[in-house]
Amino acid sequence: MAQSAVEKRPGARKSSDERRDEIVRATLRLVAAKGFAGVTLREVATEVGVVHGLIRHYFASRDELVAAAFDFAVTSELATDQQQLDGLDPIAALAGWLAATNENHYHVWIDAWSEAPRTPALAAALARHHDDCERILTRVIERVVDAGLGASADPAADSRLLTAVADGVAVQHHVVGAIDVDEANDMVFGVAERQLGLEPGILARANPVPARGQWAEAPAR
Amino acid sequence: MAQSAVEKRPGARKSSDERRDEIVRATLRLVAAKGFAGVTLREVATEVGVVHGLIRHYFASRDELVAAAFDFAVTSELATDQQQLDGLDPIAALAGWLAATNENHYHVWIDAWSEAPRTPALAAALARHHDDCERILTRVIERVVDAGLGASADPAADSRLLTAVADGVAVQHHVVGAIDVDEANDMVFGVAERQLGLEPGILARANPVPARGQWAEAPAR
DNA sequence: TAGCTTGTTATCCACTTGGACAACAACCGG
DNA sequence: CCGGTTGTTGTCCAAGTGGATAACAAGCTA
Repeated sequence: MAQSAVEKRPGARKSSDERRDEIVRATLRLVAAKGFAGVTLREVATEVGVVHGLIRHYFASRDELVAAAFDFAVTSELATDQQQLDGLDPIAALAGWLAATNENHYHVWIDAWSEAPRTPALAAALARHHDDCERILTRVIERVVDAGLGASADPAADSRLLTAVADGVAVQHHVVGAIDVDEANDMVFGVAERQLGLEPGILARANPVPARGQWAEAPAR
Repeated sequence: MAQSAVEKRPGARKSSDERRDEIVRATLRLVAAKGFAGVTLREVATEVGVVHGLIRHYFASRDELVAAAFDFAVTSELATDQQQLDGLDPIAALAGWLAATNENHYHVWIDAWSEAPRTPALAAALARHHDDCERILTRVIERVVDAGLGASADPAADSRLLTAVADGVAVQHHVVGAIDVDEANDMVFGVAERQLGLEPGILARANPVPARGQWAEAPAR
């Protein structure tokens, strides 16, 4: 009669919020692996360990589920990131923000780019997130300038530029496999140092821990 | 009895090569609109104006069709580009290569990035294409250096860097909509000029015509 | 013109998908 | 302990998918 600590008896219930969160996280995991268009209600259900009808109980439609998953990714990313950066000196913050992130993280983003033109809700969320990221990076650049460590004629424009470089480098690293993680960081750091007039090599020496994408567990290996 | 110039009578046949090409181009058009995973044999058939069984007559499977479509995009892109660049002076060639391309072109590429991790054949084609692009741009950079107009310690590395910048900027322009086409070009040209020690503004003044993506018709508007 | 090749059509099939729904069972307030 | 709320299941459905196949018809060659 002794049942295992992890109860499996039929009918065992979880609180609404708990289950919702579980479903969203599972969805996001599958999105990273199969893309927004590739996730299936049944796959999500299997991943969570429930019947696919239950997903419908929490989300009125597949679209709503996917939107919730992306929203979760965006929100939780910015929440942790902002907090993390505030505790660092400007150079470490800049290096952390620009450092290459893990694979799952970027797979979700690249998939979002690919899906956005067909999914207005996703495009809107993406644009919002992009603005938030630009704001955060702009603030970091301003801190660097204020500390007298570098210069920027237009911090917001430099923020957009560095974001573009980081994204493009991430594609070459994660998707094409043309460069490894060290080269990726070198490229981004190099542009940032030249653009902001920083001492060459200062960003790499900051020995950065990636500040973005903490919600995505490291890839399976 | 007079039939229109464009024959529509049942059973009218096209040559094998002609039809194949027609199908591949239609597929590519749909890929730009719906992504690699989103194209359906029936949609392709409708776009071409035939029955979906006919697609199977030319391509053994959906995967084979999609692979052929991507292969066509890659091949025809490089064929026209290489030719076009050889006729230009180094600065114009560099500017043309880096200039923002049309939307359809980049949608296909972004979709390929998103699909590559799940589709080995696509990943391989993408990597090959990336190498070819790197080689072409490297050669252009070398021509710039040889002409005494700029400097590069490592033309191949600079080629990878500029490719990354162009890709990242394209995402911000086409997907996020955060910048317009002029800003996009300014950002890429600016990095290129600084990286290669060119006279500032020389690339924009080259009044470049985009050298890439000629296979994709301009977006519908 | 006869006959073969092959481009083309029209159906059929097994399967998966998102969604709907009724029955069940755990929890909670009375 | 009772009754309603709600998390959960199992099952059904229509629509759409990729693929298979047989019949048809256009064009070529003999």
